[in-house]
Amino acid sequence: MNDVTRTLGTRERLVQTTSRLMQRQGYEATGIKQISREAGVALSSVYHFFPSGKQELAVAAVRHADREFADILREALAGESDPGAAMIACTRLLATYLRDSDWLDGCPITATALETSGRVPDIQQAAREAFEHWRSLVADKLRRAGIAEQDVLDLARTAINTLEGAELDAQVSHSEEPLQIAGRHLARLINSYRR
Amino acid sequence: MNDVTRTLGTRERLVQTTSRLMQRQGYEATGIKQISREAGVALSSVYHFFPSGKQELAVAAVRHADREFADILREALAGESDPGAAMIACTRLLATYLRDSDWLDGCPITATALETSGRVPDIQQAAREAFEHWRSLVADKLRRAGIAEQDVLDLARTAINTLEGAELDAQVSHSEEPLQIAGRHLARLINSYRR
DNA sequence: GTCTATACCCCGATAGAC
DNA sequence: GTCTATCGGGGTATAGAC
Repeated sequence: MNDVTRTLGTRERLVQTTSRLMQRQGYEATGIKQISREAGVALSSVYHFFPSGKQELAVAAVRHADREFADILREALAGESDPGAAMIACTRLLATYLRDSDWLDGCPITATALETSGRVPDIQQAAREAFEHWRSLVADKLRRAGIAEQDVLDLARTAINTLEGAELDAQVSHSEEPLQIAGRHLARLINSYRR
Repeated sequence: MNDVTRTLGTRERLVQTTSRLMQRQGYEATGIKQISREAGVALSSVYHFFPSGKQELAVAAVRHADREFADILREALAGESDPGAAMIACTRLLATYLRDSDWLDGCPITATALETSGRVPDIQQAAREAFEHWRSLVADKLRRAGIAEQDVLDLARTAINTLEGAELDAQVSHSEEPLQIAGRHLARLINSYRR
């Protein structure tokens, strides 16, 4: 039990706990019993709120992580007017989360998405929607900064993907450097498209 | 049983089968029994060759994937003299593997590395070494193409990381487009560093 | 909605004959 | 080195009282 245990409703606690555990361990290694224990919820209650079990709970957790990271990303992007500087701000934020969690808290959905690839369509769909959502936030930022419309979607896609790859590298390397480098390179790439 | 079953020694068959299964399912979802069955090897033989069990086998599988992908990468890079064109050749190759496997065969070690993050140091170490190895191949290519030494290592790092992120996106999206876009952007970024 | 108890299955790992 | 058999535990999921 932690502070989350007391302030939220049972369903919310389950989703949030599942999201955090799957971020760190992935889908298969995260058990329903572990979730119910850490959320301070009876096992039977899990099946009360999510009758079809683990997959349904995982989908809710991925959607939760989608919204949560979107909020973080939106705020980081809004803090800088220049879009290149905004990407660097994003890498700083990701690096901080990683370091402060002893290199455990990377992208909240990547492990789950990869493990269930081709096997659990509902989870795949939720992951697809999350990436699409995050891309759209970067695209908005680029558009408002005056990047030509024909470049916006492609740049946003590479920006999110480079963040994903650099975050994975940082997590495995226990180093903020891959993210710092990615920030500089993304800023340079975006600047090369400015008119 | 498949063709791999007959042409290789028992140990090699185990490692190769494990590598393929963990590429698609990750570490936790891949069971020792499944491995021994698909490799056509008795369960007890797994423990004969890998006395300390699943973790030891997984480390060997990650090292195998390291060497295997390094061979592929080296060949793709050697096929083009221009380093930007070489990166585009890499994205084409990754896209082909993904499409031809129904979007199942992405990076052979990412899922395993993420799932065991902070929990299985031996696997983490093997994954770290693999990424480092792949980066060094790209760095060689950039160096030979005359990129300034102070830019080589950083560019190689972002190149591998962007490939990783774009491959993840392609796998989740069931589309070659993220990789095509990444190839174009990486070529542009590298060209901006040419002297 | 939450409690306790449990069915049923598959996991990693091992034993001992051959 | 490979065979069959099995152990102990934990997995998901369910039943039925309250």
